[in-house]
Amino acid sequence: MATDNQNFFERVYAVAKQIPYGRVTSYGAIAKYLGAARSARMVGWAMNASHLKEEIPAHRVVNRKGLLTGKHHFDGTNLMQQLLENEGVVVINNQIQNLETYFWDPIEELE
DNA sequence: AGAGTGACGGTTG
DNA sequence: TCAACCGCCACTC
Repeated sequence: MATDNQNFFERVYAVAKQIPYGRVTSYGAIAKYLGAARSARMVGWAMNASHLKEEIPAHRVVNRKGLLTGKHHFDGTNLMQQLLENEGVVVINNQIQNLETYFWDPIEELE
């Protein structure tokens, strides 16, 4: 194990932790920032393991359509939506409204 | 070794 | 935006 994949996990976590309050980003954006734009799935996969780390605001990470595809992985059924709404993000039917308004791109913000 | 799976994304129609 | 298809990479059986 101690391979690069572990490093990959840490990179994803590092970016996820930097997501500001009330902001959201997409798996592809993180993947691209990490230099693995073709592996957006790997970001989701890494996020799946992130549930072990409470410090990872995975609820702020959605797919490019702003759809809460990962809400199924949370404890409740609409926990993810509740968390986002709690941060001021309008979510209807598992979909973020005005996504571009809340969207946070690590490439532009961090770079 | 081969096949199936997945918190995705881009392209095409 | 939606539907369908493909590519991508790591994991599991």
